[in-house]
Amino acid sequence: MSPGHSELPADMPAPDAGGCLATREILDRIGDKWSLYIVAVLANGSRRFNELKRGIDGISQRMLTLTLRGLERDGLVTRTMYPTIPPRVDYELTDMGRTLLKPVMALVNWANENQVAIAEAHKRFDEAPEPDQVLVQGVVYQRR
Amino acid sequence: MSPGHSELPADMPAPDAGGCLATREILDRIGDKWSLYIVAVLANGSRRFNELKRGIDGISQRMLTLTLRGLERDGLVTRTMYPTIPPRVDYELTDMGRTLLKPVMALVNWANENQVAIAEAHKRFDEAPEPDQVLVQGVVYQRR
DNA sequence: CCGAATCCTTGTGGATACTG
DNA sequence: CAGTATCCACAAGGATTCGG
Repeated sequence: MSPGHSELPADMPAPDAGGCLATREILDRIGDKWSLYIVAVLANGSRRFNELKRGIDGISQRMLTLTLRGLERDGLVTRTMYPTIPPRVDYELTDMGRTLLKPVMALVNWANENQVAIAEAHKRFDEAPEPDQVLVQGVVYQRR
Repeated sequence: MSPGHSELPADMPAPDAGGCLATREILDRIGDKWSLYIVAVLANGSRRFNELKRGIDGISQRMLTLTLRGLERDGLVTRTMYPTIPPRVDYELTDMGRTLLKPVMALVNWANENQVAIAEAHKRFDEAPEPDQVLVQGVVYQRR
């Protein structure tokens, strides 16, 4: 059908290979519960701590702090602190943080485009405990 | 439907919005520990269970089974069972599964391109516990 | 060969209370 | 306002054993 050419998927040979570790790290970050929401909000410009908190429904103070620290550590977000009273801290995407937006949005768009297909696949899978049948050299076998 | 221009980060307003749920699902899948390795191996063509197990370093039988079930349920992978003796089961990417490769590879490439920058950011962050100083309207404040 | 079932350890994240 | 600190619940995942 389709193997032949297309893009080489020869990346990620094993969990301990070269660029694989970096991939795992960024995947863990974008795969975690809050990072992408934060990045999405910050994509619109710099925000204060409580602006983020209000803008991201359901996030706790703790997780907002932790996730922001992680993003800052990765160099995706800058933290600017103003020791005024009351204190004020601004968070902003770095240039690198902004470049992450493109590949991430490609994935988000994929998810949107395929969400019906996925939902249908779920339905099919969940409603088919029985019809697990199989075809071997032209002969149909039924599972027992 | 989907936003025409991909640069707009106006997606993902809140964890409970429309296409957001689908996004979260697929993100959880690609963010989990093994799915992408499996997809990467299957990108080269159909594989048997133990071929996958041998090809993915460190995966347990349990997690291979569970992750394959998840991918199958999402409609990303097909499972073909041959009730021979010994039994044989082949796994293969679906067409939808193959379309996922492109956006995922974009992300993998981003990770590879930025891995040094991220490592440097880590170094900077981890080695700077003290110099926490701040600039307010042209004036530098030192933390105490 | 392919997997289900069980046990157990660990990490992630929520709730709450407290500080400067 | 912008965090820490603590406690706790739950789910992910590893190891092992059993079964068709």
